[in-house]
Parts: sequence; structure tokens; C-alpha cells
Amino acid sequence: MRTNFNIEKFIKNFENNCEKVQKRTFLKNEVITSYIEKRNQICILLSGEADLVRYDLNGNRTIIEHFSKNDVFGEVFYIVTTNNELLVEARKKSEVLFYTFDDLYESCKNNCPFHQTVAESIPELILSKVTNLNMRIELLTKRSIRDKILGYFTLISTRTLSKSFALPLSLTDLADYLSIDRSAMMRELKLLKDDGFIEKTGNKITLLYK
Amino acid sequence: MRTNFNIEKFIKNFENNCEKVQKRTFLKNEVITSYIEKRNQICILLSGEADLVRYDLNGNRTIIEHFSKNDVFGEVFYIVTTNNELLVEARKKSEVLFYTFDDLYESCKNNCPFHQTVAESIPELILSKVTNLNMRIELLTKRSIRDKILGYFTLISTRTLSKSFALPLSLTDLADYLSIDRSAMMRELKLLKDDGFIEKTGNKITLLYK
DNA sequence: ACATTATTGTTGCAATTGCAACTTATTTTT
DNA sequence: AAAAATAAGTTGCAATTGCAACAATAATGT
Repeated sequence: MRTNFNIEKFIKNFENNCEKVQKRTFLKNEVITSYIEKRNQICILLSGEADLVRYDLNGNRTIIEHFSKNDVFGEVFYIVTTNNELLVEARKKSEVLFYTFDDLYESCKNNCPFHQTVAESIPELILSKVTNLNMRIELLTKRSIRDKILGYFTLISTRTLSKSFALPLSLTDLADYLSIDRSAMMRELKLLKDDGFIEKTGNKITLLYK
Repeated sequence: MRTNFNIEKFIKNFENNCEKVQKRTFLKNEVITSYIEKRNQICILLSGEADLVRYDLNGNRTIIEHFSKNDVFGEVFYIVTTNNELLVEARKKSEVLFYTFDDLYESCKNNCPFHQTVAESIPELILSKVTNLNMRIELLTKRSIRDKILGYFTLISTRTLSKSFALPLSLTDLADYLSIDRSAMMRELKLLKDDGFIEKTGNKITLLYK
């Protein structure tokens, strides 16, 4: 899920000597990090794609958030007291910037500009997370698979300012994101085509309504 | 949904001369406020109960958040671009403190202590909102009514540090909060009793598992 | 105290959704 | 370029859920 936050200012400052900032590369399906309280790290996806996922006891996977270039994540943005393990998994080969902090709002002893920029941007970052969380709740509270799908498509359409768009997720992943059965979702997609609500060719969707 | 945030320090400062802080009383079912962008207000529930609700096109009500004493709400905590109207409705007679701001992070020209306290506490407040939103998503992504109910009960149990508790919501409201059909929820509650997972007398629940 | 309204509790039935087991297509790896 | 792995697409069937329409309680208002 794309944050609206413009991360460019972060990245242009990251080549510095602060030992608290590290860059690492991950291959597809590697675990980038897990959300454990007090890990105190903020991560920025420089390239590639990744998902924040949870596996429940029945083996169901839920994609909690989908990250693409310049998205920011970390357990500070997901403070929940549960026994469920949350993982960030690379979907493709990905470069990630890790930033470790002692106190989220304190500035670095080294006074490094990157560190500084991060600290200043925390409120803005969190607000953009809140926006995404609220949109997600809006999708999840919809009562039928059809409404969830259409809600999601409308969201992407609004973001891309176009009635036609490529899905940022595979259909398998989309089902796990909307928390619905994949085959039931496929069936509903076909019905939506048959009923003239959408056109679908591969992962390209065109909305025909409104 | 209870925030962990301790609001006492807000309230003890509220009797001041700042014209941007107002106190109003609402009767049951009155609309306290609606979430419209740029309204720029933060509200604190001093007494009573209220819900943040949305009505969809089919007339389904969704309770997005439930507020009780000392909870803080306002559209800054719910920035979403949708055409759905969001309302905060009083469940009981309620007292609400309204605080209007020009810039969330700027301090008051009057330099009033209340205003000051609010501005300083924004990050903390928002983080506690994020926690609640994440927990809500965790509930909503559960695949069955049974898991949603048990997830909710476990949550309340953890908060109250007890296996026995009174539900903070009516059953009708709980169904709208979990985004499920009320009668289906009632049926599942009976099954949970029959299967020995819970005991239920009125709105008192006792968890028998784990 | 009575009437009114809202909430809880129940149930049959229909619609939706999930599950399992496939086939076909596409991507990735060797 | 072939083999292997992953994703997309289908379908029958069973389980779950939603809907509608009640009756029984409880809460609220006059």
C-alpha cells in the first residue's frame, strides 16, 4: 500500500557515516524483518516489493500491507500486543535501508542529517500510515466479496487518476489482502465482468461504472 | 475502543480562557460531529459514550470506533478520501470537549496550557490510534464469525486482565463493530456456549479456554 | 404504571463463500 | 530449451453466513 509520503529527502541524505543506518539487499521470499517489540528500527524500501504478512493457526496468510518503492515500515507503525508473528517478506529482489533508533524523537548523537530528517518526519509518516489503515478498515468492513473488490479497484483508480490500471498485487496476493478465498474472488471477478462492471485482461483492470 | 493514552493532564487544564476550547453536552443519539476534512478539531469525551459510524448505501451501519470516557477523536485521526460520511453519535448523554486548531503542531497564540498540552501529546495520541487500528484490522481479517468473536473477547480479556468481563458494547453494536450479521453472531455465540468455550449471562462473558 | 421503543434471542431458508481438486497459463530456474 | 514452480482460472459441493420474520425481554419515556 503506497504511502503518500515523499521519501526523496530521506534517501538523498542516506550516504553518511552514521553507523545506525544500514543498507541491505534481499532476494525474493527472504524475510526482511519481523515485527518484534523493541526492535526499534525503521525500514525504507529503496527498490523491489515486499509484504507485511501474518500467518494464522489455520495456515491462512493475511497480507497486512503491501510495500513498494519508497514505502516506510517498521514495528513503531504497528504496535499491537498479540502472539502472532508478523513478517516482512520480499516479493522481489529488494534493497532496504535500516535505521535503528534509541529514542524515536531524540536526535542522533552524531547529528547526522539522515537521522535528523527521519526524526522530523515521524509525525507525517505516521499520519500517512493512519490514512492507509483507515482505508484498509473501510475495505475489510464491506459485507460482500463484490463490494471488497470494487472498493479496492475504486481505491486504485482514485490513486492512479484513471479508470484503467494494472493491479499492484497478484490475484493470489489480492485475495490474501482482502482476506477472502482466492477461488471465490476469481468467481466474483468473472461475475463482475459478465455484469458489465469491469473489463479485465491479465492484471489490467478497467472500470466501466459511474 | 479505549486508547491507552492517559488524558488526565488534558482535562485538568481545560478550564481556561482560550476561545478555541469549548465544552458541550449531547443527548443520546445526537450527532456530536462529522468527519469532514479541514474541520480541524480534536474532541475529548469527558463523559458518556459515543461511536464513530458509517452508513453504507445498503443501509448497513458500521461502527468504526467506540469511544468511552477520556477517549480522543477527530478527523485528524481519520484522514481518508471517500465520499462516505462519517458521524460521531452519542450513545448516551455525553460531555465533549472541542478543541479547534489552525496548525496541529503550532502552539496557541494565547499560549494557553491546554492548547500546549494537546500539541505536545499529538504523536502519543496518534500512536495509540494506530495501535487500535491495527488491532481492529487483526479482528476484521479473521476468516470466520467464531474467530472474530473470540478475537474480540480475548482482546477485552487482555485489557481487563480478567477472564470475566462485561461487554462494553451492546450485542447489536458488537455485530456492527465486527462487521457481521447480528443473528449469525447470536447463533455463533450459542454454539460457543454449547461447545464450552464461553459462559454468557446477559452482557457478562467468561472465557473458559486456555 | 403503562405504553413505547430498543435489544436480545431464535429459526427456516436462501445466498454467499470457502474448500478441494483440478486444468491451463505464465514465470522462474537450471 | 526443458523442467519446475507459481499463478490464474474453473467447478461441484458443503459449510457458513445473511436475511427476514418473529417472540420474548429489557430499557426508556410520558
